[in-house]
Amino acid sequence: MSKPPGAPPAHGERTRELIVQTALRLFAERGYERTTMRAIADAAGLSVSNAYYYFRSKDQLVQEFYAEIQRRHREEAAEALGRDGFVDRLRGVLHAGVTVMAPYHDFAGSFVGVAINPRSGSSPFSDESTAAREAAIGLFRDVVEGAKPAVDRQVRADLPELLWLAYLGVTLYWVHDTSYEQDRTRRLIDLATPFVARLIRLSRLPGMRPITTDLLWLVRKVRS
Amino acid sequence: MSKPPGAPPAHGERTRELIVQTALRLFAERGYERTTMRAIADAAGLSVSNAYYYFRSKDQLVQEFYAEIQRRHREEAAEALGRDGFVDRLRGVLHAGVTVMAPYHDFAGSFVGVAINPRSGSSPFSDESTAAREAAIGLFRDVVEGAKPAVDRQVRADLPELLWLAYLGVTLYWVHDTSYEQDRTRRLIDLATPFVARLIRLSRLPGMRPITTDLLWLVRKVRS
DNA sequence: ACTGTGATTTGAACTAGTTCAAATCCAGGG
DNA sequence: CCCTGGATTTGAACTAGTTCAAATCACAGT
Repeated sequence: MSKPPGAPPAHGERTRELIVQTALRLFAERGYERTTMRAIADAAGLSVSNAYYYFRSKDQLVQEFYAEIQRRHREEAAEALGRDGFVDRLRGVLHAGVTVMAPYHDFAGSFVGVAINPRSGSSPFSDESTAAREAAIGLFRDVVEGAKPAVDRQVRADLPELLWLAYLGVTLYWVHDTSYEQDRTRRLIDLATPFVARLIRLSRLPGMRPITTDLLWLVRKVRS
Repeated sequence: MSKPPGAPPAHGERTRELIVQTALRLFAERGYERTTMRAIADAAGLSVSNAYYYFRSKDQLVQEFYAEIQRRHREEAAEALGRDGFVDRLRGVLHAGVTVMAPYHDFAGSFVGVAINPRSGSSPFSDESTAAREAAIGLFRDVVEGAKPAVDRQVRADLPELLWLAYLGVTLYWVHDTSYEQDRTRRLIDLATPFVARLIRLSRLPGMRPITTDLLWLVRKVRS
């Protein structure tokens, strides 16, 4: 799959990286649509068709973008994952996500439009992005597993994936959020996080058990 | 805004309608991407630039598509809205939506991709589609208002919008549903509908009141 | 140094959405 | 009938993503 770590990167590898970095910079500077493949190639100092030698399409550059964001998200979330309480951890991770995406807000809509398409390969549900998806869900697994006091065992297994789905929802909300510096999304996170925690706690109450069980059953049933 | 009803449609009006019908037919036949503006113009017997005289962009044809689907949805939902129970009404309306969208499933992803983009104007949240959105929410208002026994007053006001959001969620699920004839989406509807009803009923229990209130408060707060 | 081979690189061409300035059409007023 | 102004219609051109066949390069083996 990859070279022994520490080996100097092959020429092709460096060119590839150069293209990604150039693309990301231009995306942030002028947005997605207005960054043409020709502009990327020019800025990177090579020909358009050469860029296409490394990336099948412009969409695939978007996938690289996701991968990069993902890396930064984990980095930015590290601090929050050092805390104890479930709510603090979840809130921190969600805010970290919004923070790393912030520079791209103006045109993130184009990305989401690409990503939502089931055929696009950069869809978070597609086979191609299995790795990225696992990584993202892993982040929320960390949120759940590391919480003290521990999260109810009944929901622990399914919670990471549900939280990841919720995070996709937050992203969708964020994309449409036109408030100053996306403050509304920040507020949504602050308000919804303790609410989620409360629901989880509630699910333990005797009267709620059957409902929780049913919901989890529904989730599992519907997942495949 | 419009002519007196019954007046014979102007020439421009007929041309416009011809383009929409042709486009919809080709969309269903070959999908969105593979239906070129040139093909639409050819099939309708006019020049490409003439089509652009009536529609600012290909995206705008997608908006016409939504409007048409919306009309058919209401038509298809009529029967379900003749029933009494809330669950039956809601389930019927959701199934009706899936039914009218079915012929377009293979390439609906492209449409959703266009629609999810906040700038695109065909986003369900955009100003341009206020009318369509109101109509869609209206459908769910009918679901709620006409139910017997009546839905709890506490949630009645906000429920239509929430159900519409849930419907968008179902649509998203449907778009990604690769099961035969989208059976999984059908199942999701069948399973989730009574669950929603149960939650609403639960919200009346004394212990739940504060949570319900909080949730509705959150919804209102976050909406603007 | 020389050559064959696979990895890179490139210019030119193709496709499809979009724009534009120049016709063309058409109805109402003279 | 002719003229005029607005509504339609059009061919040609522009842009941007993508493809392709033909160089060019780099290096392993001779």
